Amino acid sequence: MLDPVSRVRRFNRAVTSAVGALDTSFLGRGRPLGAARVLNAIGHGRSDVAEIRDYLGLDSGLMSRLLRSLEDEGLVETEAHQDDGRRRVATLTRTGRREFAAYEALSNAQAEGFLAQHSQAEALLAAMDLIASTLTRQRIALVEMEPRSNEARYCLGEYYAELGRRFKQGFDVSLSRDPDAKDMRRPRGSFIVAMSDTLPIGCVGLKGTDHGYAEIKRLWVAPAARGLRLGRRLMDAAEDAARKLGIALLRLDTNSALAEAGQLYRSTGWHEIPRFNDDPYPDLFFEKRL
Amino acid sequence: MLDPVSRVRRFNRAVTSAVGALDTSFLGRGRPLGAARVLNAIGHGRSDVAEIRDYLGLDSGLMSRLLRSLEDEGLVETEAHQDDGRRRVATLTRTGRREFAAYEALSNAQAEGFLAQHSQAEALLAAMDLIASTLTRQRIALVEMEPRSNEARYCLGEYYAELGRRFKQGFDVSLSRDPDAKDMRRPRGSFIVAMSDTLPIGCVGLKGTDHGYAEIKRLWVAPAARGLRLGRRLMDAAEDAARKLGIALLRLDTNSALAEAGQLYRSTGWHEIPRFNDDPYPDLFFEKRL
DNA sequence: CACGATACCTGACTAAAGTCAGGCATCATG
DNA sequence: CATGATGCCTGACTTTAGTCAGGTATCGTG
Repeated sequence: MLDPVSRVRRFNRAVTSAVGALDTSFLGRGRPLGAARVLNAIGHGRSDVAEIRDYLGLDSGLMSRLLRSLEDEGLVETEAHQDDGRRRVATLTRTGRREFAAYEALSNAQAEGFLAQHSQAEALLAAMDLIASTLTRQRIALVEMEPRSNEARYCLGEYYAELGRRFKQGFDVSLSRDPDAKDMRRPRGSFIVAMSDTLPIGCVGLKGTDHGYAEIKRLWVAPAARGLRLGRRLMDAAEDAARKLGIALLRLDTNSALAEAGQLYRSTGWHEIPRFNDDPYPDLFFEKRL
Repeated sequence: MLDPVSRVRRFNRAVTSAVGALDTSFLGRGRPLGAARVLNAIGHGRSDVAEIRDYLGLDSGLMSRLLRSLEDEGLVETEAHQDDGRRRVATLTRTGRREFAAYEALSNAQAEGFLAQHSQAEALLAAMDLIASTLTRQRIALVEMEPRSNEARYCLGEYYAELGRRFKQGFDVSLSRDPDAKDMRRPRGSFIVAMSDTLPIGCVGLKGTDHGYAEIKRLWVAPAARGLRLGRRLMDAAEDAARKLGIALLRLDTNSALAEAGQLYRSTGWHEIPRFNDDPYPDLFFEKRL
């Protein structure tokens, strides 16, 4: 009764029998599912028709008809794309925005209702994050981002908080060598964020220096995304970025308290070198030639 | 981007867009979803036509047609109910059982594949258990069971294992006063298991004594079911059982390391009393008059 | 500016799911 | 044993989703 497979299948049963209950917000407003999905996709900022079609996995003919029906309802308007007259762009009308808001309210109410069932909401949320990340694993996108963007700053904040928890002496950014944003921006470096849907779940920085090498900084993977080998993917992406920038030598520093990171480095071609900076936190130093 | 509601909604999106992927076993054998669901319901032991209809939420006309199509395929046979000629009972033919086994194999393979995606399967499973329990919360059944049943023994095993982890000195059943099974069986006592679907997720024992009171023993809630206020439900059920057996006074012993249990007792009408036994593990003793 | 590629649209079709009214045995009850 | 209720079945219908083969306007390229 308790082998892993039957546990997974129990979860599947629970979820499939509850998908209705999980998110019936697409129903309940007298509109077929397909049309509701398109309306909500537009409401969430997807305007390009091809993009919506792709996101929802719809046939081009079907997509066309769904758009027409939303237009007939007066919820959506389409116009030609600015740069390319073949492409079409859909936007919500005023009525459409109202209708979208109604869907959002329904969906939020439902989510709150679900959370209220449980007295330890944080544990429930963590479990949901973990499963969502696993399910959408194929769709985790590594995106180069401005190091001062909201997403990047969120990741860094979580990263610092985690160091604070894991280092015996805590962690104070101001004591560490906080990399300058411009060193993690082209052409000197790069900053890459792993996005699952709209949620940042990991990051890595490539920091240019003037000493003939670049440094890997701020490698972080959200707790809910651990086990998906995302750290490795982020490192690969950082190395790719370095190659593209013509960087031949990489260095990084880390702390032996972060065991899984050290293990990752060792297993991917990095080798330990002597200390190469005076940052107080790291006690392990690595190098890799590309 | 990180408020609880949007995390729940992210989970919903991930799950709904993956339900297909979660369990496509219903597809892939060249049979429409409806027919496959009926076949699998019968395979899982639901034979009464009305029961299947109810379980799957089908219209009686549609159900009839689906059954006919399965009969035409030679997978299912129906006959009149023994006691009521109006009702019909469906059973799988030999071919039907083979086909059902194929669906089961697909479903198992898919579950295994999903687990393989993740390098920390245990964390993933724990998260799935937690969510499945929350989703099926309304359907958690408290069932009086034989204390030597598989379900009861599984719960007790988990309970002892948890005590071993939480007591500094560990836990050895043989040193504790292990209640005799016959004391937790009518008419002297009771043993109640909380079942979610087919999974035991909690238990409590009511142990009769010859000293004018009964004891509450072995209150346990699976980690995946914590936060659902199941401990309270189990205690209520145990007290109900005691009342029905004419027991007017309850006692229990516990350990201060189990803080949440102590809190539960204090908040539900129990009050602390002096030690009433010489068991080495407990250090807190409670009594409640019914 | 010819030409193939691209983005979207339309018409014609199918499959699946579901609804509804009515019909026929069978059952429980007075 | 007449009568209404129950359980299932059948026929006729609708809605939704989806497929596929063209068709038209626009784009990028030589």
